Amino acid sequence: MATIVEVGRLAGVTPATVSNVLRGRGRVSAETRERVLEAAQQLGYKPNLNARALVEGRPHTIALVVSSIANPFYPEFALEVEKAVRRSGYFLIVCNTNNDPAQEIAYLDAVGGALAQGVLVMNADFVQIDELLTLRSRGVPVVLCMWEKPDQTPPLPCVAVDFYQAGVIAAEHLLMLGHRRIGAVVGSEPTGNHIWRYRGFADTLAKAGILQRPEEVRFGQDSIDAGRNSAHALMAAVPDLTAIFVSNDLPALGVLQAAVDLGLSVPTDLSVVGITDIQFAHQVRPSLTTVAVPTSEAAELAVQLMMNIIDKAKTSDTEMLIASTPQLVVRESTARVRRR
Amino acid sequence: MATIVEVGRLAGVTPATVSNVLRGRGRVSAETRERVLEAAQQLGYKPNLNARALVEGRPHTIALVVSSIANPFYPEFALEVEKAVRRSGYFLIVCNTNNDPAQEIAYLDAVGGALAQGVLVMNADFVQIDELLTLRSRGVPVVLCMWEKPDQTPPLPCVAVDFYQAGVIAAEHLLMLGHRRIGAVVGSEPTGNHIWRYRGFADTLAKAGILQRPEEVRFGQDSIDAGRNSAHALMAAVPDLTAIFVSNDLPALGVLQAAVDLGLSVPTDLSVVGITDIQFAHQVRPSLTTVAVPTSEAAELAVQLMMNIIDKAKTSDTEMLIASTPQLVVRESTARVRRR
DNA sequence: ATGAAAGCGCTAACAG
DNA sequence: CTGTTAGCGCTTTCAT
Repeated sequence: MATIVEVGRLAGVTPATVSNVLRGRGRVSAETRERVLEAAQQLGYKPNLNARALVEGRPHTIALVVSSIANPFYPEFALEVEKAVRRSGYFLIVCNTNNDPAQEIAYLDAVGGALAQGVLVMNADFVQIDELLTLRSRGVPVVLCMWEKPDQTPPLPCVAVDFYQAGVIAAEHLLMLGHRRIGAVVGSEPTGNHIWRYRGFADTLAKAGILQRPEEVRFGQDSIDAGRNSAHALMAAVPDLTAIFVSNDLPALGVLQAAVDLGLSVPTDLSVVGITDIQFAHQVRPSLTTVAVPTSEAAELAVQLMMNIIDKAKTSDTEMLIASTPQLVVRESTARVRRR
Repeated sequence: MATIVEVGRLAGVTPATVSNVLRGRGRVSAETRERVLEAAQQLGYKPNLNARALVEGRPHTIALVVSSIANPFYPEFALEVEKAVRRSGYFLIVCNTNNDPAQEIAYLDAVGGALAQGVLVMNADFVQIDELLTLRSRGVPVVLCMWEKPDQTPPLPCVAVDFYQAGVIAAEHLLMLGHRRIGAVVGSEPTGNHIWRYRGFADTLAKAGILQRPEEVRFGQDSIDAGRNSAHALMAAVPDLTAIFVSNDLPALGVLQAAVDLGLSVPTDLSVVGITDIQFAHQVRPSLTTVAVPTSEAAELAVQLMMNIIDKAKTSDTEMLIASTPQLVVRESTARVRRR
C-alpha cells in the first residue's frame, strides 16, 4: 500500500502537505491540492488507520460485546448498532464472548489495548461487571445497551428500556381480551434479567384482582427449547389456562410450538404474547402478538451516549438515556377468551 | 493506559526488555522477568495494539464482509468465523454492507488502510468483485467463503461448497419417498447464486425421467416472504404437487407457512425440503427436512485459507479448499407420498 | 502556502 | 542478559 510519503513524492510535496489536503486542514493552494489529490488517486492511497490511531491516541472502532450471537435478537441489535456506529464514522468490532469469561477478558484487554475506543455491552448479566469497571477506570468509555433493572442504579452509563412497562402492556392486552387464567413463562431465573418483565405482568394481574399461583409461573432460559418445555410443564400443571405471557419472543416461539404439540389451536384455545418483536415474530404462523421494544432506538441512543462520552472525555459519571416506551403489536397469537 | 515505557521505568529496565519478556523473545533473567511482569500487572498494562500493528505492519484483525446481517444465516456463519478467527489469535471486524455499494467501498478502503489484515467475503454476489480484486492487487488477502458456482473458476481463493450435490440429495430424498409431482422454489433469480442448487435438483429428476415444466419452478428471493409467495403461485398453478424443493431454508420456512395458509398439512399433503440447515430449521413446527451444509467447516476452512495466505504471503494465486459434502437431515416436513 | 521535525507506543536488529 | 537505536505511517506544531 502506498504511503503518504510516496504520494508526497509523486506530487512534489512533503508528507505534511499531503496530510493537510487529505484532512482539509491548514491552507493549501488549490493547485497543490489538485496535484496531491491526483497523486493519491493514482497510487490508490488509503490512509493507514493504525498509524492514524496511534498518533491520534484512539482507533476509529467501537466494540460491541455480546454473550452469544446465536440468540437471534443479538444480530438484529448488532445490525442496528453497526449502522449507528458507522454513521458516527466508526467501525464496529463484534466481540462474541460465547458466554466464556476467558474470551470476554481477552476482548476487554484488547479493547484496553486500543483495539477499540469504547465498549458497548449488550447484556450486562453475562458480563463481569468488575472487568467493565476496571476498563472504565482506565479511561475507556463503557456503555450498557439495555438496562432493565429499575430497582438498581446502573454502575455505568446506559440506555434504559422499560421492560416492566412491557410486562404491564402484555398483561393489559390479555386482560382486555377477557383472559383470567393466565400462565407465565419467564426466560430467566427468578433473580435473572427478565424478572421485571414478569413483575410488570404480575402486578397488573394483581391490580385486576388476579393473583398468580406459583404453579402458574415457570422460570427458565431464554431459548425456544426452554420456552417449549416450560409451556409443557405449565399446561400439565394447569390445564385450564387460556393464555400465556412469555417474557421474551424466543421462548414465546417455543410456547407456540408446545401448543402444536398439545393439539391446542392458537389463538382459539390459547393466546400467547411475547416481548421484543424480533423478526421471527411476524414470520411464524400464527404470527406472534408481542410488545415491541425500541431496538433501533436503543442502539442509536447507546451509540449517541458513547459519542457524548468520547467527545466530552468524561468517562466517570453514569449518565442514563431512556428509550421510548414499548408498544403492543397485535398479531395472530392472541384472541378474545373463549369458554372451553 | 500504561505504556511499555512506564512499565520499564517501574521495573527499572528499558522498554526493549519489557517487550522481550512480554513476548517471550530474547534471553531475560528470571529475576528481571519477574520484576517486569509484576510491574505490568501492577500498572494494568495492556499492549497497544495499534502501535504493535504499525510496527509489525499488520493489525490483528480480519474483516468479514456480509451483505446483510439480517439474513439469519449470516450471523450463524459469522459466529463460526469469529470462533475460528479467534482461535488463530485474530479479532473479527464485521462489515455489514447492507447491500449498499458505498458502504462496501468504505469498508474495503478501510481494510486497505490496515483496518484489517485480510477480508473474508461471505456472499460474492452482492459484492463488487472488482473492488476485491483491486484490494488483492494491493497485497490484501481476500477469501471467498462459500463458492457455489462449479462452472466458473473463482477469481479469488475460496472455499467451495457443493450446493449442486445438495440439490441432488434433496431430489433423491423426495424421489425415494415416491414423489413425482415436485415443485421448486428457488431463492434467487434464474441467473442468481442458487441456480446450481436447482440444477442438482432438476438434473436428478430428469435422470428419473421427470422433466420439470416451467410453471413448476418459481424464482425469487432468499427470504421467507418470497418463499411464501412463490409457494402460493406454485400451488395455484399446479395444485397437484405433492412436494416442493426449496433452494434455501429461509424461503422453505415461507413455503411451510404457505401450506398453513392453504390448509395443507405438512408432510401429509405436502412434503417440503430445504437446503442449509439454519438453526430455525429444527425450531419450527413441523421441523424442516433439509440438506445441511457444513457451515462451521466452511468457516474454519476459510479462516485456514486466510491464515495460509497470510503466512506464505502469497496473495496472488487462487487456491480453493473443498468443504465436505452436504448431508441430508430428515425431520418432519417430508413423508412418503400419499394419493390425494 | 509549504516544509522540517518531533513523537504516538511498540518491535527488531545490533551493541555492549 | 540488557540497552541503544531506528523506524513503522501519520499528524501536528512551529518555522520559513
